[in-house]
Amino acid sequence: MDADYADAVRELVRRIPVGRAMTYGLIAEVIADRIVAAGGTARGGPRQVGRIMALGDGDWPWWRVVNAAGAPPPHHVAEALDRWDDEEMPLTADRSRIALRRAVWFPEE
DNA sequence: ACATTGACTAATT
DNA sequence: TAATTAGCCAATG
Repeated sequence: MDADYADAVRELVRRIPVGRAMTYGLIAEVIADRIVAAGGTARGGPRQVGRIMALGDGDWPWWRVVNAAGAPPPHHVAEALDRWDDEEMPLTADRSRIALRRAVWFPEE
C-alpha cells in the first residue's frame, strides 16, 4: 500500500492552522512536488488524497480539507459545520461552504 | 488485463 | 450559480 503517501497526506493536513483550510488538489500538488524533489516519480492526485481521507485512520483535522468549491465532504457535512464554527472558519454568506478566498492555507516555512 | 468506482477538478453550458 | 462532461490516478474485483 502507499503508507508513505498516506502518511504524507495526514502529516500535511495536521499542519493546517486552526481556522484555515486546504483543497484536495492543493494537497496533492504539494506532495507530488515533494516526491519529485526527492527524486521519485510524481504520482497521486486529488482522488488519491480523497481516498486516504475516506479510510479515516487516526485522529486528524479532516474537516480542514475541502474540495475545490470549498464545500465539505458529503459524508459529515453537519459535523464539519460544527467544527468550523468552533474554530471560527471563514464561511460564505450562506454558510454552505468555506470562504476559500480567505481560508486557504499554503505550507510555508 | 479489463471494468468499475471514488471525501476530485476544470471547462463548458 | 448550478448542472453536465470529460479527464484524472490508484484501488478493487
